[in-house]
Amino acid sequence: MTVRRGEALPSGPFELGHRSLQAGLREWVQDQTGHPVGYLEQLYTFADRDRTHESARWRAISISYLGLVREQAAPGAGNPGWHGWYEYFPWEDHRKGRPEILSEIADRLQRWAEAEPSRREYRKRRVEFTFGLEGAPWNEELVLHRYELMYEAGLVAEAAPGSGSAGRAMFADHRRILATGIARLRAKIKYRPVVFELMPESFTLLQLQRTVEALAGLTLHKPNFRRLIDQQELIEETGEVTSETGGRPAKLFRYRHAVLEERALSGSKLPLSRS
Amino acid sequence: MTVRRGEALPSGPFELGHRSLQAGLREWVQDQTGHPVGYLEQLYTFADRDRTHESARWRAISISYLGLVREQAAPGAGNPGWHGWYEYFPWEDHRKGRPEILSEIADRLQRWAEAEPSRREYRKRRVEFTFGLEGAPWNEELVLHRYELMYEAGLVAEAAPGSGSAGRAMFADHRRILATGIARLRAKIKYRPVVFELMPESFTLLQLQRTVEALAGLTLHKPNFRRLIDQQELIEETGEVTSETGGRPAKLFRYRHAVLEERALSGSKLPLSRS
DNA sequence: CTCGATATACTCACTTGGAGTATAATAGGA
DNA sequence: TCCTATTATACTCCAAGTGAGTATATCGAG
Repeated sequence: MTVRRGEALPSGPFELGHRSLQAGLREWVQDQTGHPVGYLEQLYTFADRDRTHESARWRAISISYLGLVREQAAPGAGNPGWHGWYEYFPWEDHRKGRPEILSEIADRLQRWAEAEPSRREYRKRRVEFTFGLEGAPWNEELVLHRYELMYEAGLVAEAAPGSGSAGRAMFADHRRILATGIARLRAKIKYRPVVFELMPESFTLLQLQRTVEALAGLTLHKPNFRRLIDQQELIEETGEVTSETGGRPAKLFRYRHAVLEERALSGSKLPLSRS
Repeated sequence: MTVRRGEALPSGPFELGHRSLQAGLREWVQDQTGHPVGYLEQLYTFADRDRTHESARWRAISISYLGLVREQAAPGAGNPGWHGWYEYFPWEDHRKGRPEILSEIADRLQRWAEAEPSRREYRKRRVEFTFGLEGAPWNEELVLHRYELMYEAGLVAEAAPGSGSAGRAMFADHRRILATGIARLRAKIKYRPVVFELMPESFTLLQLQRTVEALAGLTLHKPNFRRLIDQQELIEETGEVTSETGGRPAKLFRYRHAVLEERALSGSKLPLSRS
């Protein structure tokens, strides 16, 4: 959920009137986007000089949060609007196989690695590991590592305006914050039932799977996904079915609001499929 | 590593002269404890009104970090000294079985749960889950949850001065920050090779195991621990042995500074032993 | 030389997780 | 009416991972 036509994330100053950081944040997001925020989790606090204004008189400290809401129309004040995050990170979407843009990125990164003789080997291995090249597996959690590496190599507009850049840029370091959020969320869905913060009241198993796939940027193995889900006993049938999905009607499920949200998805990983 | 005779964590204000949050922190810790800090990781940013000064004129924002160093004598300015963290959290050390103090804590928590009729069931389940009662397994990562629950129930001196309290208290909310750090570290050792930040140049496998056990507050299964370690290929033999351990001399190992620190301990959990 | 203590190596059974296949129920078109 | 495409649901298989136990090796002390 963005403001300024997709150029920035909702944000605002922390003021004395705010009861807490979270409370202040909720107010700002509500004002700017018209959305009440449900799930909220602190991400990271930035205060690097080079990432903010160059003034020597004051210093911005940015405290970033990850929030989850259900999609809905949003008549807020700041020109809010929904944007899929792969618009900003097209190389992160592997649901339809390896995206083509990755080849170009890999080429440019490898040229960048070759460019400095002294750190060549280190850079090359870092590129290969981070982007899953040369037989290394693609690790969907390294979103921030990949962005930072591309920033270093001057492949994103925030670092090198004008140069042929990958993905849509954002205001200031908002894209970096977004990368942090995606990375955190991709890691978290593996051991905490946060997906349900994004789901409507009732849903089919495939809808749930498609949501997880959208987050992870990967396709999952259907039978194993189902096995995993009902092992956890986190959802229950509503008793109703829907035929809106085409084909055989699907059972509808709802989230069993677990007594303890802290309850972990005991050591479960995602059931990936390599195909 | 504490200052003020074990009553506080090293801390200091962030100033305009500091290049970054991390750089400022390093300076402060070095000054107060005489220690250079190696590994550093941001923990959490607090700005709750009730946890800081009650003034309406200004507001403290505390940005906490987790740092790891190797033990050594420390002639710093702030009366620095080493303290085992189980001095502050005696209920967290399960290396010699369930600590006795847990029975008392459990009793008092259960009385607290019973005290409020409307939320009784919820509180009881929360206590059982968080402290591993009534057949629920002990989850060593819930350090912060346990501390917060005890805070709520008035079992720690920070919340209720004078009342029979468990563990040694600290200045302001420093014990809460420490709990956050322990929780983070206990979670992290399972998928990142951070233990080696605490180890000397060369060490035996049992020394490594004892270190992990001290962090996790649990005993590990020796053969499985060794199997896990050499699967990861993170360490290599130095070629030397030591007989300082008593019994058969043990081989010495060193950490193979992996080309990429980001390299995960691919999905490894700790080899726990239930005995 | 025996015993206690520590170090190291191997085996076994059970669970988990990736992958594939089979069957059921609907809509739409030949 | 029947066939087919499409989606939903259920079951099996196998290899790798993991908890647990046992056996052997090498030192010091008495």
